[in-house]
Amino acid sequence: MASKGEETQKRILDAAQAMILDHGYAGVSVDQLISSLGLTKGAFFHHFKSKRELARTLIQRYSDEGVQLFSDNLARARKLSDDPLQQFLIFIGLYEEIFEGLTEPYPGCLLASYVMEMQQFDAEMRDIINVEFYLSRNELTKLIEQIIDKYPPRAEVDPASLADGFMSVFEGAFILEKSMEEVAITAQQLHHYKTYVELLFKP
Amino acid sequence: MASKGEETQKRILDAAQAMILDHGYAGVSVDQLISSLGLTKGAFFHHFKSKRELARTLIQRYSDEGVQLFSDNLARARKLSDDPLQQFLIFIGLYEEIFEGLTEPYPGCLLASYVMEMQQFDAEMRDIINVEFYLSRNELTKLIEQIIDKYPPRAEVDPASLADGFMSVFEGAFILEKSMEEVAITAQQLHHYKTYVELLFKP
DNA sequence: TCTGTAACATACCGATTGGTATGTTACGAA
DNA sequence: TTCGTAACATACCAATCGGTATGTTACAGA
Repeated sequence: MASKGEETQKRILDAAQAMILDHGYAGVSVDQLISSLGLTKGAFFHHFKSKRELARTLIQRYSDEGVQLFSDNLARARKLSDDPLQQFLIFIGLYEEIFEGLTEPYPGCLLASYVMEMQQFDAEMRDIINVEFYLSRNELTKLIEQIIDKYPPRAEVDPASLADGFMSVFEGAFILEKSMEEVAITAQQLHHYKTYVELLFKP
Repeated sequence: MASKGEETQKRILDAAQAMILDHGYAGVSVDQLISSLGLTKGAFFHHFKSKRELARTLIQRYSDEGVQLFSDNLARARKLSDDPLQQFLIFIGLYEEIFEGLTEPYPGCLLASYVMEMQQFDAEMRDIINVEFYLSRNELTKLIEQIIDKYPPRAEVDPASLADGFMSVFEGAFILEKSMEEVAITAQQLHHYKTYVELLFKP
């Protein structure tokens, strides 16, 4: 069981994430954050030595979760089929399932939120932000190369940029979804990405 | 010729846009802005009655430019071919040309930047942000429907979401391009979008 | 039961924030 | 040449900012 301190720290992180996704990092003050939680400055600075450290802890947590989900879905897809093309399609489908299940617009990607204020942060945080992008590029590039070896593509295709397309689809769809306040956009764009892969490789 | 006042106002807008794309709107103070320009508070508040009005003027200008480019490119594409599919492919290609010509990462989309701090702004500004998204959806949906009528698609395709994909490609690629500091990503993702359309419809 | 420390609260700090009031100056129209 | 106004500069303001110093309290281990 989590101690009371750990629980409070999680409450702060959760509230901070929600507020940052609405107002941006610089747009959220420590005072606003703690008053929304009914806490005080003493409490906040007991758990985080600075607002920067909150930002760092928060993006680390978000990145870890994203990496974990990516790895889990890729492992699941690999177990569900031996064929690289099917693995990729299943992998995309697993994400599709998640976003089809949402009943309100995705609140936004914290990575993207930080990227929009990149100069507020140091090189270490920029590295954390890029972890998932590079992981996705590297893992999916390998998978796509396997697919190309087995299924001659119907059009000339660069594996790395097709891999980048995966994360790009999310980030782009999140922005439209949030701006236009529509639920389905991310699931739809993921579906298009899957259809594209099918058209490229399916015999 | 622009008057001295108009010139200064444009200098303020240009500097503000560059700084907001790096630090976010809330992350840029009026003091930082004017000192980077060698101006004073008096000068700034002579041209803009508040920081909010600067934000509004800036996003209006950015939106207008985007809408103009969209309309121009669509008109050019329509003049260059009578076939709806060719028009769409040329239209995408015109954007591709622009981003292939860039020598450094696109500094970011101001629309997306504002979306990340949406709660800082009022409903009027949210409408301005959405103008280009709705324009793109509406115009491209009509075009795609013409294409579907003429060329039976190789996979089931929803015209509106395929249209949304166009703006989504930009927003997603911009984020990756800025985060990973690579020049080519937007042009690459645009190329994939074009290939997808070709695979969907080309006989 | 004692005691140390984690988990907070209270009160304050200098710096920075957006904004205003009051100038000064340059310049174009009458 | 005068004169009004656009185009700035200077000096200031209350509010808010992130952060600190100094408490108080609850509780777990010895």
